[in-house]
Amino acid sequence: MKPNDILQQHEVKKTLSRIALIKALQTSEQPLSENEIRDRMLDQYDRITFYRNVQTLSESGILHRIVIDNTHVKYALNCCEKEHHHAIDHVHFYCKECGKTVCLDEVPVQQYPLPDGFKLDECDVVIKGYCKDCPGNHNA
Amino acid sequence: MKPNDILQQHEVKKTLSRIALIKALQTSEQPLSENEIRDRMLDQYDRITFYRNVQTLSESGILHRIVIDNTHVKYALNCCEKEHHHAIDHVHFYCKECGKTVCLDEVPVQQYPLPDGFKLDECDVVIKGYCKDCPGNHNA
DNA sequence: GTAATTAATGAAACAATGTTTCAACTAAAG
DNA sequence: CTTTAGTTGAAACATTGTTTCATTAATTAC
Repeated sequence: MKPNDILQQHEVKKTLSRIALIKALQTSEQPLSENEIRDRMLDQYDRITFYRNVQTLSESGILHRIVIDNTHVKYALNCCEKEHHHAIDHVHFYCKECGKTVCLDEVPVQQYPLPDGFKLDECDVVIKGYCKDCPGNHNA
Repeated sequence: MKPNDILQQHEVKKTLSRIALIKALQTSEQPLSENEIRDRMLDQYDRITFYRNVQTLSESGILHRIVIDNTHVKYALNCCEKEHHHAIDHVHFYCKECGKTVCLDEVPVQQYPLPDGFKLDECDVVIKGYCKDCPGNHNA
């Protein structure tokens, strides 16, 4: 799907930086870090605009943030019209060696029981380990 | 259990700042943020030492870090001799209104299936919502 | 297509969280 | 009580993210 159409469909302004951001994410199968996005946006990249667009576009359901831990955050387009504003709907895998992050779309999140009176809003599941290409796989 | 004994049992040096850190965490039923710990440590608190002790004491299995998101991190003593170096073994609940964090020790974490060749190391589950004391509970 | 309106941009400055280096110090062991 | 090895705290830095404000670009009306 073209960046232009995505933006129009979600009723946010079509600006050059947003189109460049979406294009950058479309060049990858996997979620990308800010640095990886910056490298793909070249001179279209501005840090402040990036953060603002991440906020706007995630609120409108175009992309979502994946918090691996307090120092690693990834960004990914919402696949296939599923409008997950946060990373509610699927499990994420993070390779501790190469940093590759995978959305495990097909894996449903368990319904965890909460104490009485508590209300669920979202549930983030991050699995950390080693992907099949990484040697860390053989060490432990 | 006394801070001194905890440190001895895990074979790390008994220093004033470590004892103060453990004492601070023992004053609370729930995991605490750095600021909450600082307030409890008073003049025994030093930022750099704090971060170093968090690292040392979590490696030795005395406490663990709970990453709520990229801007909210909590710290908690490992309860009952369970030596979870990371927050592997239990689910955490975070109240989006008051920030209260609860370790749901009794809740087992589902074994999520991974793609072929991928290896699990840890699985972090953070449930966000509203605790029973918070009005956000009634808004949504 | 042009003017008016509204929202987005980018610069500067800031805030929070965490790390590194290095000299001074303290805990544990002999 | 002395030695040794690990710990501390100061200074400086790195990363991620936010706020304000003037400028600029995108949409709407004409």
